[in-house]
Amino acid sequence: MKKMCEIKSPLFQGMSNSEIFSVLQCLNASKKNYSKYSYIWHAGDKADYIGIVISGQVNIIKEDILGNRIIIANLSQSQMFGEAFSISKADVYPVSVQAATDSVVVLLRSEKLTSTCKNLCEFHKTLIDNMLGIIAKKNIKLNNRINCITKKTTKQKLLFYLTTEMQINEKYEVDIPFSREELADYLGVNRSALSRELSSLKKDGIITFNKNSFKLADIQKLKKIKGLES
Amino acid sequence: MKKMCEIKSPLFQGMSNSEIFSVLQCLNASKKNYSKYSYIWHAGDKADYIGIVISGQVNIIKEDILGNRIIIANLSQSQMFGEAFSISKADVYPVSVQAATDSVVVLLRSEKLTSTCKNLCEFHKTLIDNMLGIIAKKNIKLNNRINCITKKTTKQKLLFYLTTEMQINEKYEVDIPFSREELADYLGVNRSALSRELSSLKKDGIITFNKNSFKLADIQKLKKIKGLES
DNA sequence: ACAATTCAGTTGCATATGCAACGTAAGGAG
DNA sequence: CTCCTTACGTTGCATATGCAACTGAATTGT
Repeated sequence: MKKMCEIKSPLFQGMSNSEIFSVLQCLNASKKNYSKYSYIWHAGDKADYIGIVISGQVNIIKEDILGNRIIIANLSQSQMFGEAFSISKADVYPVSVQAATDSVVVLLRSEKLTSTCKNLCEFHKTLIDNMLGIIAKKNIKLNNRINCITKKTTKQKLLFYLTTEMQINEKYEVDIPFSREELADYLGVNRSALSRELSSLKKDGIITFNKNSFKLADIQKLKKIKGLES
Repeated sequence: MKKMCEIKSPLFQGMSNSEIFSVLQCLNASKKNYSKYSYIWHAGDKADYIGIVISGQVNIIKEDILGNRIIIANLSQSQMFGEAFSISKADVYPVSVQAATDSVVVLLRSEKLTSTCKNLCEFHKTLIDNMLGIIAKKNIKLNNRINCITKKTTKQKLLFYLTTEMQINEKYEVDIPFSREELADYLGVNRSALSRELSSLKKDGIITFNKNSFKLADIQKLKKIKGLES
């Protein structure tokens, strides 16, 4: 249990190790080992837990109407899963979670999160506050991604993504946290098609890039590209 | 103020009108009228408020790097806006909110939501609980949409959407809450292209539909369609 | 240093899809 | 009833893009 205080998670932001220790007890936290391919939970199980990946990787898996397994997401260290279902009081999980590699996971009982704890634990409020912040931030991220993906062409998706990030940066530059393949996945396009558009934009003098650093080279030229407006 | 208790919002679920009244006071709620085209707030304003649409419609508007106005969303009665930003403690709103029609909006001070109120208001906890639930549900919805949109072809997007809804229904049928145009928007495809695929699926005997009621006609045939698995 | 592996750009090809224009049916207003 | 509008399906066309296969560069392991 002591060791669990070293959990890296924004859920425990603003808490000391001893505070985390006390909160973990309130939440009936349990640290568990899962071997590759074993299940943390199955779709249809009662949605009581929130998971945090300590090490390894886990897959969120949906089983479709035909029984095909669809990997919806792949999570790694310090990422949280299941919280949207257990917090929104879905009675059962609609998805399964499976260890993609040998993994260590901490499970928290979600009912304890929203109910005031008997120990009058001081940090419970911080916890709920953190949870609210995490889910709200995730919300913003999902919205941002949807706004990119729903642009019509690959070029528009790409430019919308890059320029939005630049706006956040308040510079005509941005370093992206993605490899080309990851960026393609994020934007929902084919990797080579993305490469094609990147090259085209560079050739046309609209952007420059080196590795993961991108710069807007010519705003006038950017203006001539249709479809960024809506 | 009395009238405000009639606000329809899941935020106040499980509260009586008088409880809502007391909570609204805690949150410094104010009901405001906005004429068409006037702004509820501008991008860059301090992110202090959560809005709820009482009547009319409001647009969430992003100004891109070139100064183009992009309508990100259009909200109508009982929908909430701004909560993701103010709750995640973004210091300023990254988007503007403008009245699309003459509108009535209630604004709540978000800091009051997370801080315990001086009046030791009994319902504050319910409020936070509701807010957690709302944001978590929104999260699930956004994820579901992303899972549809990121399928490669229009047919795959459509079938993924329909069959997932059918799974939720636990029937091989579903009534969708969208017109064809709205469904196309939801899936991020062109309306006529969507119509084309619908007709093709009907012709091939895979689905049947009448207005907004869809049925899965032949599971065996469905299995032959590639790309649903991942 | 060398081989092996990963990552990113390039290109030809087939095709899915956006777009525009049109047809039809249903519903509402006068 | 007729006119008008809205919603949806249809189709031809141009083109954007997924896909596969290949290349060179960069990185890693031995």
